[in-house]
Amino acid sequence: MLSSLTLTIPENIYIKDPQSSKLGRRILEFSIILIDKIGIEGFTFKKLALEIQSNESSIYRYFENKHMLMLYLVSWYWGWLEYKLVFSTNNLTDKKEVLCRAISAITENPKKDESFGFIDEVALHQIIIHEYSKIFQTKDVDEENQNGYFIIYRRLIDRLSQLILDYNSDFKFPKMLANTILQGALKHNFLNQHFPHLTDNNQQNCEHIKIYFQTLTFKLLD
Amino acid sequence: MLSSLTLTIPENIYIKDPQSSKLGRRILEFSIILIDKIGIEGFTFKKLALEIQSNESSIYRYFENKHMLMLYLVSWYWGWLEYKLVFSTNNLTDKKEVLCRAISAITENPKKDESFGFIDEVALHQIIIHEYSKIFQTKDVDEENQNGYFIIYRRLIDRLSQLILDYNSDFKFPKMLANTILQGALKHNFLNQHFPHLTDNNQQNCEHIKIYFQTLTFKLLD
DNA sequence: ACAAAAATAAAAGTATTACTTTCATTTTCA
DNA sequence: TGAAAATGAAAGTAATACTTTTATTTTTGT
Repeated sequence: MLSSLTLTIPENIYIKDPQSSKLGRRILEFSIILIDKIGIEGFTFKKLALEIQSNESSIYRYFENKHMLMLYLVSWYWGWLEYKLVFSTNNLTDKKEVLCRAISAITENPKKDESFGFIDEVALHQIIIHEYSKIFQTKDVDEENQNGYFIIYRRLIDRLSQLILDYNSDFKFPKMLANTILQGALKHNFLNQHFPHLTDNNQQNCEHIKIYFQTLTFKLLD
Repeated sequence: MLSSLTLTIPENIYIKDPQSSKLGRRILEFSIILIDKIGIEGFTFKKLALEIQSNESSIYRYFENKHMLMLYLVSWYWGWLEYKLVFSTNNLTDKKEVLCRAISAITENPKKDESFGFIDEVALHQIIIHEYSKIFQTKDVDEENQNGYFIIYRRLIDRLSQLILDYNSDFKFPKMLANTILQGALKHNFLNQHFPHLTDNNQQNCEHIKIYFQTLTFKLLD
């Protein structure tokens, strides 16, 4: 992966661009580690400030509140998935292979060493698995959607559903299937970690999630 | 529906059984209406007390906190779905029809008039659509799972995955498919309400969700 | 019908959270 | 080097999520 690449996040999500300063990057880097450790409920800007030897009020100069910080991290994650999807299907012509690899890119878990700058993707992936629903399941969804906070997710759905249509243009539910794969992969990771008896997994890894969604997709489309 | 039926909720979820007293039933009835109106984040026992002309401290004698109340409501919802599922497939012999109707029971939205006692199922369904993830996506999942708080959901998954296996005993992912249907139906309802451009729906109702999951299931299993 | 027990209500108190404000200090960079 | 911008320290505020105490009402057994 190209470590000099930067993902662009909608401007109105932050007050000051955290990728533009050292403190900002420390906020991103350590908020991921801290939220992964103690969960979004227990996480406060005060604790984060302590962790990075900075100050509560300084963090508030980057993000309005922890919800906006989470929105930033979630957008970053979707942007990163989009990048992985595009990168892994680039230059391929066979439509089945493209779709198959796209599903792999989405459902495979990040590895420790494929780090993208100062972001710990493994920890971020864990955060998304555990917290992503809370981000849009609020009373303010509609307003936040109007503000364009979820635009990267939308782009990802559009892209994946287009690959689905490229493969089978008669299929009636391309966007629903795209959502099923993207959100389902996260959900099944969660089940795998906390409710193993609610899954059909008998190995340690999450290979079965990839297989499941590939099987489902091609059974549906073929 | 039999209006004298009562759903049994695990005892350790509540301090005092809310179905056992008038105040308790008012707590359930109006918490559903209030949470639906203002969302779980804005909901407090103080506001609920005001609504039902009772007192904050009295509500705390029924539930330890609002999280436990939500756990109660979610359990009630899963229990109710289980009841609908069993009721709608009772006495049928054809396995395809059983599975098909089971999916209908799960993915069809409740109607105003099929009220079960003092519970407003339409409002409860809305709450579940908007809040159900928050209930188990916490740092305490594992502990709460140990306490048996999610037992009704487990029973529902077991039941649905058994119907899937009854129809096709070779299928390798019955539990994952059961989860996909149950949680996916809720998720797609949410998308339909707040992100219509992320769905493939061109009508007002949610028929397409049922059709989608039935198509998906039988394409996978046939 | 009545006393004891249980349930409920009212009010006040506490610790924490999620910020905001003000002002001082440090860093940046033109 | 000096002005502007960024950061830090500390104190303040309103709301939340409870807990506690005490008073009042309701229920229940006899």
